[in-house]
Amino acid sequence: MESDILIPGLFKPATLLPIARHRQSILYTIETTHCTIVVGETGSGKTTQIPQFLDQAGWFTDAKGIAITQPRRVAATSVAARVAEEMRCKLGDEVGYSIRFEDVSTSKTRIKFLTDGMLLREALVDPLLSRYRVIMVDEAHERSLSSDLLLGLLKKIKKKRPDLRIIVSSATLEAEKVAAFFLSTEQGSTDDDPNKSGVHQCRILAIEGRSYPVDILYLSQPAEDYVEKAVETAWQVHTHEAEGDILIFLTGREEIETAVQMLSDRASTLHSNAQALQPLPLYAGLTTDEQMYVFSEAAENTRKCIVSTNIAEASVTVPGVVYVIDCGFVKLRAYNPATNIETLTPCPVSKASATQRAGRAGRTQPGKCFRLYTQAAFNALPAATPPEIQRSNLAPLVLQLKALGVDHIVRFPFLSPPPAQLMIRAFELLYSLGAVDDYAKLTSPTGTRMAELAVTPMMAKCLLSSAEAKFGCLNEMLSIAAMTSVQGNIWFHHDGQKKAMELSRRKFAAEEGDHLTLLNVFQAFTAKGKKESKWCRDNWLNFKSMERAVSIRNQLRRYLERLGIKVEEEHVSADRPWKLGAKTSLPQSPLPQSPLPQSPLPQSSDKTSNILKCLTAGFFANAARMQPDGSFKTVSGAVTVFAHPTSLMFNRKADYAIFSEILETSDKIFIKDVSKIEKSWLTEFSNGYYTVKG
DNA sequence: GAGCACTGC
Repeated sequence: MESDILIPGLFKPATLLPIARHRQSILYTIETTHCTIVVGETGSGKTTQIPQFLDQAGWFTDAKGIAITQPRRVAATSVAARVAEEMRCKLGDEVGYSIRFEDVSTSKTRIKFLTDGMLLREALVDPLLSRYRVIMVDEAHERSLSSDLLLGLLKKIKKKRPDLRIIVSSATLEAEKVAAFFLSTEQGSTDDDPNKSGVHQCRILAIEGRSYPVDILYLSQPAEDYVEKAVETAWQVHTHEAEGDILIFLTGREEIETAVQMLSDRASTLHSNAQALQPLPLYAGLTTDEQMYVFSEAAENTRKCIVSTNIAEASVTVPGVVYVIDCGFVKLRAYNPATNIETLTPCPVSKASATQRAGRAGRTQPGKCFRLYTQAAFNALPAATPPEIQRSNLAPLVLQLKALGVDHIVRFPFLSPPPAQLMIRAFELLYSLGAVDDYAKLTSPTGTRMAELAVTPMMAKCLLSSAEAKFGCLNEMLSIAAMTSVQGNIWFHHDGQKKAMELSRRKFAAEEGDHLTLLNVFQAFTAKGKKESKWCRDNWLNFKSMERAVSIRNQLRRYLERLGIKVEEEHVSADRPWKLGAKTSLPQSPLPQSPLPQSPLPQSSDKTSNILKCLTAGFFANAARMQPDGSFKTVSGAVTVFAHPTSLMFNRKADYAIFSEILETSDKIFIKDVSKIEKSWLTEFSNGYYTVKG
């Protein structure tokens, strides 16, 4: 796929791409069609070439340019770099990109790559996206929340902007659906008679790809244990098949580490002059550096075997893969509106996924794909993975739609309408947070402000509340919001260093729970750590995550200031963080004494409880009570849940607590970011969500 | 004493 990580050596000269000979027909179709759906297989060059064709044909006029959205940040930056190189211009001039925290474009930029989320944000201030003459939504078949939202929005904008040209790039399977979507009107007509000016509503354009054939092999009997079967299959490939790296798809970290271990054990039995086998894990939880190993050249006479999650299906392209081994499963996140709990469960992949995985073997030469399931099982797979919009908590989406001026959400053109139950839950939550009123209208200023902030609705509510006099903890809440928004691990350790990391973490531990601990970490990083990577290493912290927290905090502060909420920065002394509960929080096990800060500052306990009260004002719906055995019971549903092992509350005593996330994985439900609160706060700060029983 | 697919503003 064009959007993958940039590997300069693999560039194909543009004139050799299959798309080159379709140039005229592509330009003609786009000129005479409001919405063109491009079905382009891997390696067709649609992402890099179509924008250049349009630019050369003079589509950039009146300072209106071409926007191409990508589902991921790396895709937007790397494709922009490649197009700039092909056009021999400086990145950021004629060709640029715009992603969160990085705008490498000017008003003169003619071709701009952006993440779909970024274009949605632009729509908040420019509802008709009037800065663009052409908008191309790439990889629309992935059906992410934001690309689905964008397609609905573009369908609405199209009515008011006859000059706008929409291009949707999609895999075969979804093309007809997208075409029907853009053709249909409220009356249900799906005709495509060109209008008076001879412009069609919607047409599909197919461009052949450029990948090599991949032989698909199935099992004759289902595998009992696909991890074992994967290892065995990889071993067969290594000992019997020709040159070429192996890519194994499994579902998660635990399986991957098991498989890597099994492969290492087997590889060590190889004869010293036989070709070696090097297993390499790949999953998002690894640091960027650790992920880079899969791109490095293998040692002499060594075959690489990458053992990966779904990340290698579309997000990361590993070069040199000739053999793919597909276990046939993927972990999918789904939100259950009945329980308000998200689940993360292994599910059979879709046919589209299986095809995409197999295609990873045919990028540089003909390949083979070993499916660890029977052909009958493949035939029974669903055609496509259900789109995110049908399995997510929709509160953020509803808030965003309202802020975009979509009042009647039921009438919004959804490519796949979300189940009513998801919508009802979303409105319930937004209503309880005060973001929408009795008529489901966005409230002002609370609702409109919440929509502006790039955090979850619950955290947005905390941020806005923290500026109120009764809480007075905006500074602290900004840091907490930033720390909880960082994806990826805050803490970082290599194998066998867990003990040391846990010990180090206790230095920052706050008796009150995870939120204040994160605040301690952030304050220490900005004050004492002087933002140094060495300080992070010494304290087992992930430097990149901490830098990201700083960026997020700065951006949230700018948003708040734009909303007229002043943020007065206080000087924070790292020598005396204002509250550390370490004295009482250390477990009784014998531990080496670490230098712990002494008594907290006098005013700290007021501040501490204000922060916790303020967190309650946003997260009251996520409340739980600790049971004698250390597990929790949720207040609203009386469901038994457990503090996630990364939480400090994993082994602490508490009565009531709030949490920021709840996730069910294999029989157990975990809560993350857990902090102690008092029961009375739940009625005091929940805006009527809880009432006292008579 | 023990764990979490992947993204985005």
